[in-house]
Amino acid sequence: MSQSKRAELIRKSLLLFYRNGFHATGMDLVAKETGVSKTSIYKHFRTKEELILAVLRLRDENFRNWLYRRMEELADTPKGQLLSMFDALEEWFLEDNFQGCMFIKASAEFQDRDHAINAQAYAHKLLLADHLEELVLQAQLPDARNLARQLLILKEGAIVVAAMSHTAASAKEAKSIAGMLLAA
Amino acid sequence: MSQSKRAELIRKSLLLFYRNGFHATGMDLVAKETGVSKTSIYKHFRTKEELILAVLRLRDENFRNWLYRRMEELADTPKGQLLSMFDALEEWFLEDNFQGCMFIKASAEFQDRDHAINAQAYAHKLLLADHLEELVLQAQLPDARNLARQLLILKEGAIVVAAMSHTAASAKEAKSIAGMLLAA
DNA sequence: CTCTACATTAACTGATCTGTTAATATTTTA
DNA sequence: TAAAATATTAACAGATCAGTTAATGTAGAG
Repeated sequence: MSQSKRAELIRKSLLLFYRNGFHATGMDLVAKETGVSKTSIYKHFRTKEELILAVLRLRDENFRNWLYRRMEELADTPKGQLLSMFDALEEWFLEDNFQGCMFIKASAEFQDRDHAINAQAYAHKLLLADHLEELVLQAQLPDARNLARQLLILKEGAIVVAAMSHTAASAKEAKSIAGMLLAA
Repeated sequence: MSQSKRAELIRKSLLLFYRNGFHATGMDLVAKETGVSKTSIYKHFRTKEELILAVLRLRDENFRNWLYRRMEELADTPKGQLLSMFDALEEWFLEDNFQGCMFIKASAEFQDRDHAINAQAYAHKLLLADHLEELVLQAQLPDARNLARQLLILKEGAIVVAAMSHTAASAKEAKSIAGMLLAA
């Protein structure tokens, strides 16, 4: 399988898992929708779990790249970028195919903390927290670690509420809290 | 089936779904673990979905009752009760069997907004938001609706971070934000 | 005690699950 | 062009999925 076909398989699998859930999406459907035969899929991924892990790796890369870039585009100071994270989130919430955070959902479906999928989902959140902490440090705000964690709580809360309410209002509501936090 | 056996069935099913997830928990396992034959289960619940809905009704009742009572026990002013919600959450996070919010997980596994399970999960969050708004009003704080939604965002964010990180720290982190919100 | 109503067991649908096997293309390389 | 490596199809495991059927057991009421 060529590199590009493999990438396409992962990309299309991502959409299926994101839309339908992990357990609810069978490998027969993956084969049918990606156009790659099940035999070929299992030649490159030993198990469904390995395919899911590859999907999560792609999602992690895509999402963080997009978010970090968007934050930089929307503001040019570290503090401004932290605030504009919520503007970027709002754009995401307003997308037609917004279905919540794939990592929260992966963690919800694979709850065993020893499970590779659970661990990888959490790793994504740790990378986000690290990035936020770095920006907080650049903004020369006190208590960087704690502040970064608080911003992460706001982000996750806004995502969950947006996904469950099918509205984007939580982005602005979280942003105004973040404004208070960063002003202090 | 007696009323008590039916309640026991729902109670035990709740634990199974909470621990293993909805799709990942088969009805054969439910029958085995509850000690109620599959035939009997299907005499009282036409589908697995109806059983899940009954489980979510129980969870909604149990969880909100517990949370509201605990908030009242921990503080005697409306503002104090809003703050102590996060102390109650911390107690929950520290329980051995804490596995995140069942409604967030139900919403994640049944994403279709027209699905009864998704609607019921969201209804739980609306009831919580209403209760928070009422307390905010009693505390005579301005912008009650908006403030209640912000507190809900903090609550959901704290739960997600606690579940994914397997720690309870997010409770205090969220509480300190809530303290700022309510002081303003 | 007998009839009735309900509960239970266990086997059984037919579909779907993850993953495999064997034979048949198709492509890549020499 | 010939040989080697890879991809495909399609059928097949064996398990499990939600849900049903039919026969058996067991209770309470008359």
